[in-house]
Parts: sequence; C-alpha cells; structure tokens
Amino acid sequence: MSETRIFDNITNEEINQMKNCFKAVSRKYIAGETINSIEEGSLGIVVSGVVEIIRFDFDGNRTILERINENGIFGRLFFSQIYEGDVEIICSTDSEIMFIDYDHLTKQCHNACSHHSTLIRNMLSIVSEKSIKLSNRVEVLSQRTLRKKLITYFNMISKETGKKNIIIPFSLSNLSDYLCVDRSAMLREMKKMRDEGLIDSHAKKVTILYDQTMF
Amino acid sequence: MSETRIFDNITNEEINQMKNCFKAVSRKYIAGETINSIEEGSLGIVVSGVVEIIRFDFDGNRTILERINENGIFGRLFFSQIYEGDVEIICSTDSEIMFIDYDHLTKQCHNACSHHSTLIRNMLSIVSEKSIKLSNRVEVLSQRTLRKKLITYFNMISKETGKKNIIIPFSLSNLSDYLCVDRSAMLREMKKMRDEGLIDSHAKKVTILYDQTMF
DNA sequence: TTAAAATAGTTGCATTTGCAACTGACATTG
DNA sequence: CAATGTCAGTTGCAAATGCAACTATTTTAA
Repeated sequence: MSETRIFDNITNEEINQMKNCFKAVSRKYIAGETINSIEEGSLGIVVSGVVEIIRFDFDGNRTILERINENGIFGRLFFSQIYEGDVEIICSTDSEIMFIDYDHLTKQCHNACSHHSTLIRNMLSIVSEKSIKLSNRVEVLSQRTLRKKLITYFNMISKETGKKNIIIPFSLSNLSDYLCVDRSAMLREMKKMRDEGLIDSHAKKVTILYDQTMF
Repeated sequence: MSETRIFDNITNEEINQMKNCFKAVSRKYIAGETINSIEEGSLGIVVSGVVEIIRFDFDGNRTILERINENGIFGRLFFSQIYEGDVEIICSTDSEIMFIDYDHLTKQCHNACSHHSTLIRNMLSIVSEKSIKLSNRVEVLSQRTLRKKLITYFNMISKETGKKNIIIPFSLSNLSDYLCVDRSAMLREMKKMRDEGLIDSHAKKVTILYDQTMF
C-alpha cells in the first residue's frame, strides 16, 4: 500500500536532465517563509522539507488543509477551487522546492524523453491515490450518526491491515477533526460503544468486537 | 468550466490506432446488464450509453455512487477501496464499453504514439477534476451544522456562476443526499433561514441575501 | 527542569437533527 | 382515466450532538 512518489522510476541523472527539459526552477526557503512564487500554472515539488497549505478563516482561525512532506507535490490543480484566495503555502521547516511549469509538463516533449512520461504517470498515480483518500473521507463523512462515522472509519482502517486490532494513526482530537465532529461527543460515543461491548479501546488503540459484516 | 473528456485532442483515426496499440476491447451491453469483465487492472471507457456504479448495503438498499455518461471512465483505480466487493457496475441503457488494460496504458509505448501521452494527460485532467469535486464535497460535509452545510454549498454554487441568484442543479431530496442530512431537517432549516431573512427560496431557486464575505 | 502546550477523558445543558408520519401538487405510465 | 410515483413542504418528538467548562496526564519546548 505504499504511496507513489513523483520521482519513482526516475534516476537522479534524469531528474537533472528534466530541469532543462521542463525549465524547472529550484528555490530554497527558510522555516516559516511563505511560498509566493506559484503562478497559476505551476507544479511544486518538495525536494526537501515540509510545506503546509493553510487556510485563514474569516474569524482568524488557521486551518492546516494539507501537510506536504519530502517528494510531495502541490499546486493550484491539486486543491479545491473553493480555497482560492484564502490559502497560503508556508514552509514549516527549511525547504527546497522545485517548480515545473504545468504547460511544459502536459505538452508533448520534443526530445521524447522517457522520464517525461514517467513523471506524468507518477502524477496520475498520485492524484488517483489522493482521489481514493478523498472518496474514503466522503464515505465516512456521509454517515449520518457519530457512531456510524466511527464504525465506517474503524472498518476502513481494519480493512487496510486485515486486523481487528487497530491503532488510530493520529491523536483522538485529530480523529474528531477528520470525522468533523465534536471531540467530547466522539469520546462520549466511544465510551458508549465500549459499555455496549462493541469495541474495546484505550486511547489510540481500538479493538473491534462487533460483527463487521453488518456494516 | 467544461470538463475534460478522455478522447479530447485525439482524432477518430487515432482512436482506431489505439485499439491495436493498447489491445483495447470493445463490448456491447443491453440495458440492465452487469459489467463483469473488469479485471482489476483495466480502464473502462463509456463509448455510448450510461453506466452506474451501485453499492448494495447490508440492508438491501441500493445507492448510486456514480453515474457515468458517454466518454466517462471507470475502473478499480477510480473508486474507493472501501467499495470493493459491495459494488456492481450496471448499464442503465444499452451501452458500448471499451476496455484498456491499465498496464498497457501506463507503460512506455514502443511506437511512441502522440495520442498515447495525450490519453494519459486527459486522464490526469479527469482525475484532477474529480479530485477537486471531491474536495468541494468534503468542504461542505465538514461543516458541523446543517445551516453551515447549506451556506457552504450555496456559496460554492454562487462562486461558480458569480450570481447571488442560484438554481440548485438537482431536486431538494437529492440535495439532502448530497449534504448527507435528513430531507425534512434540511427543509426546516431553509425555512428558518427564509424567516430570518438570510435567503429567499422557492423550491430549487435560492437567492442569497446574507453577507457572503462572512463565510 | 520548569513552564507551556497538547492530549485523553468527563459531564450538564441547550440546541440540532433524524425519524416517522403526514399533506398536497404535479408528472408519468399502463 | 386511474394509479402510481416523485417532489416540496410541514410537524411532533426523542435522541444525538455541539458547546462550554472542567480535571488529570503526558509531551514538548524554553
């Protein structure tokens, strides 16, 4: 289940060739710096460091929409239209970013480089994987009760590992954010489920006791 | 805002060439027939007709996950893992489907056909567009109250057209499905918003009266 | 190493929401 | 033309949920 990375099956030499071919530009940023230089049509690749896509709400809240690690990609094409204008891209650590003009990427390459199409194929995989993740999230969020949200989420995790014994990959507060429910209400519901013998749980460790075929 | 289609910028002649190149297979189905022949790694293209991705719940409910029209694509890669096993792909009208082996598509083409990379680029656009739609849906579903869901949705539609006068593109029952809320609760909330002077609405016609910059 | 921040857990209360069960209007179909 | 189905709209009520306000424990950072 490993995720596709943008440079999979592309050698370092080819990456250097690419920089000419695509007219790629690399830039270094220090921690906390905002990335302004993304014109509409360019793809950003995090060569090193961590980048965060942040939305500032009308009431001043900052929400981390996405955290992009090494080899991750970002760009206007990869997040929702609704975010436009309200979004900032900030380096949370010292980072090196490579920018590729999106037009260069999608247009036919005169040199017919193999890495060109490999890169596009990798992007296709990355966007597909992201799409699957979003579908899963919609699947969870579309459940109308907190309990069903939890069960759908637990089943999802359980299906990935094939075990009824799951470890939630983030803190319970972050889980409540993922499920878009109140944290205390979520903990309350988990307690209820524990009391009813549907699950066993201590912090991030959850054991599924209910019949999974029912859901 | 027109959607990318899989054969954009590919001529009919090239499509025929492609069938050899990709070892593509076409098959005709009659209305109501189930498409069984999708092996894990193949991409389905709806040449003509309409295809529906349907999930059967444990309690016998059938939910239409997706409706794919002419030139639409489907395949294991394009919907969530969670659906596996519970999903059926059914032709709702007489249809012709073209299958392309996914491996052939992503591997380097010996003939270096231009339409090969065009096809991949189109797929990239289609998946990106789908991803954006899913992001929008998550954005709406992540709102914690019915009112905020409605407002987020109304703003989204309004932003697309640039008008405060919007027409909901599906029936109100379907809107409640999209928002994943109870239909009567939704209508109750819309009535409240009408009473409070936030909106004006008659059936699918909604006029935004609240200050949009607030949300 | 101490202070500050994040995390897990709990509870009372008011509000929101889902559910069920209606009505009436309109459209579609045999 | 009757019948069946879809759609918009409404209401009472019980249950679910968000919000606020706590405590206690662990992590992180100064």
